[in-house]
Amino acid sequence: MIVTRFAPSPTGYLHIGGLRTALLSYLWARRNNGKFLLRIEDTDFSRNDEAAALAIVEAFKWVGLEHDGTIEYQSSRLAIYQEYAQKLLDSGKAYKCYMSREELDALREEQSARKERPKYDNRYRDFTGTPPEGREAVIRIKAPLEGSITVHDGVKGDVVFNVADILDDFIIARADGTPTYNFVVAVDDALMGVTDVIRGDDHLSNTPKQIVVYEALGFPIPRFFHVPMIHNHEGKKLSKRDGATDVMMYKEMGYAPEALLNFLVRLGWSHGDQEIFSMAEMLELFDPNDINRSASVYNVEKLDWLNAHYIKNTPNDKLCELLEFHGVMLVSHDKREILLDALKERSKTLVEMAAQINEILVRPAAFDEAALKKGYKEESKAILMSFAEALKNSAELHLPSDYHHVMESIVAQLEIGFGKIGQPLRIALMGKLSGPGLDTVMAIIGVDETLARIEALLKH
RNA sequence: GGCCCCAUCAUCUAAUGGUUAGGAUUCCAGAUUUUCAUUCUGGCCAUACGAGUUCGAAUCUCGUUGGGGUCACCA
Repeated sequence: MIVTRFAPSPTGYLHIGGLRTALLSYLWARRNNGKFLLRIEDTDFSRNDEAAALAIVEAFKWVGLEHDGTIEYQSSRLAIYQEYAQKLLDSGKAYKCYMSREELDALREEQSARKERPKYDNRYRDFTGTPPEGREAVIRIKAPLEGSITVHDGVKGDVVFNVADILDDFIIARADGTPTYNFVVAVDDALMGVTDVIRGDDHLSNTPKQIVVYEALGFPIPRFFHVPMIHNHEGKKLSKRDGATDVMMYKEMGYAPEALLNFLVRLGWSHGDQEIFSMAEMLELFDPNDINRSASVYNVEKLDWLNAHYIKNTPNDKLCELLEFHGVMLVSHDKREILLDALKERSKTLVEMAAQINEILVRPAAFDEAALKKGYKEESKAILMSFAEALKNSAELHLPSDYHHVMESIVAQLEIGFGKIGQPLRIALMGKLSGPGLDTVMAIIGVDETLARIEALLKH
């Protein structure tokens, strides 16, 4: 059985990069009828945040990811870590170190001055004497002193680390007894039965340390997949100052979760020339062994294109539901189908769509100056008046085509081009020179409102 | 700086050692549209550099350059 996990630290929200690794872990687990677990890495109490886990679950819910089992909080597993640290102590694979922070700092400074790599000097590794008075010990694990550690990575291949270059007897429990990251990650992943660790490649250099823990405890080592980072336009790791990194902001901005997931799954992974992936297709096709080795740049244009695609292909009922979040209530609107059909083709986001709906439904408060200059001439008034007359004399105007016929008749009657009536009418209806088809707009707002808007322009 | 990773159009990516290096997004042009958008058609644009292996290299090897990550009693 394949067991994957998502293990964020509680930062208060779900990061877009986090969502990607969560998605990939989720896909791989589900594809194999395995389990996808969620664990909150909150061993650092100084930044613990209860609401953070909730924020992650909320974001998961929005995009449709679901974890299995209960959420594990590392802060509530302290006894477990203590137990395993004690096991290592008992078996002589770890030891207490009484070195003070000041001594450690001094050692590091000294080493740096000598242009050496700062590392612990193993002074308490084989210590048997009496410990110094009044000093709380940290627990250090005995790391190998020589040789190499190879990470077998499904994305990067075999990565070999020379022990002398990167390791020392690192701390697994602080002086206050709380465990440290590399220790708890390994313990938890092992205890939770995680078989496939899919995470950002910023963790690659931590992996040898975790392997040391796995081996000391006799746990089987999982498969690793270190997926490349998402970069910003400067080529750096995506961070808060790049704008939208909180997943829930995408909801605010009017993105469909399907579009966001589709976008993320294509970053560093592909299946031939296919661009559009439904959740079902991702589930069927995704394999972490196919992930690219190189980092990718986060570009919004493609996300916008995908989002537009999903909006176009969303049924109107569903669209109606989604638009409520953006303040648009259409359930009882009798021309709702015409309205949505017209606008879903022209919106990149739901926010845009909501704005466009309001532009149609709400009478223009003002007329765009440039538009008036360009499209509202002296002759326009007479044309608009004729059109208004024709509307009043027409019965049973419902569909866009009904209005279109009226426009055609006026154009023929006055022997003018469509633009002669189109431009002023557009200004009257929308207050500007762009927008959906005029016949559609009129069908949506109805004859009375159309006449009122023409009237308003003529009085302007 | 040490260690590790990475390198195909601007961007996301495809290409059993043999393709006119393909697709998508962006951009540009044309068509459709009363307008804008959509849609359709077309166009511009890439194997970082240098050696080597090979009949043949984007692909394998080495080097150079460039970029990124990581080096805590943070996670």
